[in-house]
Amino acid sequence: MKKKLSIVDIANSLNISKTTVSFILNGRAQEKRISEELVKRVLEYVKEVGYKPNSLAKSLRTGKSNIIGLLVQDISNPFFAAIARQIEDLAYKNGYKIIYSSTDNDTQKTKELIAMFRDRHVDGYIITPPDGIEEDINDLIRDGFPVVLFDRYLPNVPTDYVVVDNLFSTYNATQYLIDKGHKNIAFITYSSIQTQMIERLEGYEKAMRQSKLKANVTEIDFYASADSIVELMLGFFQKHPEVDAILFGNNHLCKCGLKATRKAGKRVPEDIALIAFDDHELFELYTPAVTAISQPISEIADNVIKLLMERLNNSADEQKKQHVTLATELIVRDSSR
Amino acid sequence: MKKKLSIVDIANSLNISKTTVSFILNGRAQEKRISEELVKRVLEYVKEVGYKPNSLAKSLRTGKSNIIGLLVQDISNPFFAAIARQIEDLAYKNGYKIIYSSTDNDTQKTKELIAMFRDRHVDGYIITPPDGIEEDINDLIRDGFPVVLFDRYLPNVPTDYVVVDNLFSTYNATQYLIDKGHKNIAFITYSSIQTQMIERLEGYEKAMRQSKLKANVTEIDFYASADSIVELMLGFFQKHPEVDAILFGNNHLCKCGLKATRKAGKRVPEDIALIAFDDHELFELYTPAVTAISQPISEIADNVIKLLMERLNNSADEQKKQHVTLATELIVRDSSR
DNA sequence: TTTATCTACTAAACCCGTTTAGCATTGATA
DNA sequence: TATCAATGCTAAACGGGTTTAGTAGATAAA
Repeated sequence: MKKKLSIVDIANSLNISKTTVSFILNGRAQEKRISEELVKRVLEYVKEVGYKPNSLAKSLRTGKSNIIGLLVQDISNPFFAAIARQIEDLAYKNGYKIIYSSTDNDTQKTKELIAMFRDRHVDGYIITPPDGIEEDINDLIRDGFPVVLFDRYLPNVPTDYVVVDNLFSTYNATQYLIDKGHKNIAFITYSSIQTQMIERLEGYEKAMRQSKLKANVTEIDFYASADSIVELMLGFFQKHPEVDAILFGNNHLCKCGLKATRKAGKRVPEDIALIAFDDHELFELYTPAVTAISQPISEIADNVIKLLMERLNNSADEQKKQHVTLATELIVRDSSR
Repeated sequence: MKKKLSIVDIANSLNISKTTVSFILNGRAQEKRISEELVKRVLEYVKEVGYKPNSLAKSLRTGKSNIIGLLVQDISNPFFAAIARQIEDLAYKNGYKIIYSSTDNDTQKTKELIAMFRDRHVDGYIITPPDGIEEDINDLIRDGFPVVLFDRYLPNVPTDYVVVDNLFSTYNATQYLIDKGHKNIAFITYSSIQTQMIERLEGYEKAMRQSKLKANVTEIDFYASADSIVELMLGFFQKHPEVDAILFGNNHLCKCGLKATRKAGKRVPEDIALIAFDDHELFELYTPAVTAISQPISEIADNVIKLLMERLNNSADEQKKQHVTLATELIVRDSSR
């Protein structure tokens, strides 16, 4: 292994001080009145020998790592994978690398991950926060780290976030089902105090209330296995034969719902109409194709990075936090016609 | 922001030298004959004030970053997302963090990413290598970095890798179709010189040859869009009405194949049987459910991490590279009955 | 002629750990 | 009583950059 060159090697080879080399490489030559001739000589030599500054040493001194910590709920969920993918691309374009991890919605794990990220001196944080993490995130903010939340937010945490209009999305989807003549519309969701889930519930309830229909809400434990969710839904069908449409709180629940309707021998949409929150490749290909509330993945990623970059460049007002709410799209397919 | 404590602060508070603190915190107290009483005092104080060593400074001095660079083809592909997820978990359990990125099978991008990882001083690399990256990876190996490849390998690169038995997998799947009485079995794959794709082709050809059946192979450009692949397949159906079964080279091609059969009005499996390489949630839920060659995701991740950890701990024979080949499972579903 | 200012650089401190080399002190051995 | 080893700890160097404070020499202003 050929030994890596250091800035001292460069300085010695050119018989100048390493300070000068550092200034030149950091574009501070003019400011520091280094002659153009020397600047040229140094840059040429550096290029010739392929010298690259040690980024650890740089980080140690400057306190900046050019790394962004990304905490998503679950990288193997296609929705989060797609967003992570976009965020990654955009971050690289802005000269930042990503360290990522999945929280599993596990508060303790998330606490440890945040501690690990701090330890690694990441410059900024992008997080889909689980419950109970308010304090840790407030600590980050208090200590001056840029934090952008997405998918959901924390009411008591003053920071930037990017979410979608969950309330209107489910309101609109429910209203669509009502307009189609459905009367017994159920909402199956996770039992969760996270903002996005609460708003989805509220949107559904609002539409039902406005049409004087009786709401029918089932809340499922977040940590329930897919199999047990299917069982639960089969029981639901038995108990509620009158239900003629279901709105699901997220894509995973809808997937379980598809298995359950199939097992129960229910015809979709003749016996029961279905709508999912979050679109998914599966929903497009499934027979019948499943109507879904589609979130604008690219826009979410764009806005997350934009907000974070503004903070990192200090171009955003320190006090004023930005809250971006994006629209979703109801993609109507066969499961609700 | 409360100032972060440094090792000097700890040493001063306890009126001892920072060397002693360092030895104690790194578990070298016995070796360095630090008295048990002092060890206890230091550990208690450190815990009390919550001191955490600056990992950058540590990395700078020791040359170890405790970061693993993970390069997958595409993190938004469920197969890679699932493996990345497992690798991440296992890496954390071993005290390592992951920096990841998607290569898009793009050689230039991958070169840049490897350079970036080197710059970040990652301790080891896990890579699904694209074509043309042999030299860069050989450089890594020459310079002493542990590198583990997976999903495919590079014949001219002497390093550890974890793959599945691609040849047997497609041989077996093809044989299964032959046993079912199919005579005109097509193989639709990507045009690729990557080992996994070549072996999948060979397995198919071997089975066809053994049964004296005529092979029918279509190679599709890797960068073709989903829509154009569907178009291409529709053309294929027109040109080859005799084909009564298709084996797909990967999950994405099969997804396109499902769209195409549907558009062409072909009944599955009556008109045409289908088998995918890589299982996928969709294949289980699709009507009819799709037969798939399932890769052992957990085992792949386990083995990748195991090999890498052996290298990182120097417990592996420097010269002898390990090649792990895992079995797949043919999950028979309705699409091929 | 003296003082001030500018130009073109540089020495040394600093970031925060780890590691090397070594120094008192005590007890044991010759 | 001199020599040696073990004990318990530490000063200083090091890793590789950035930043602060400053210097020597040339020119301009008073």
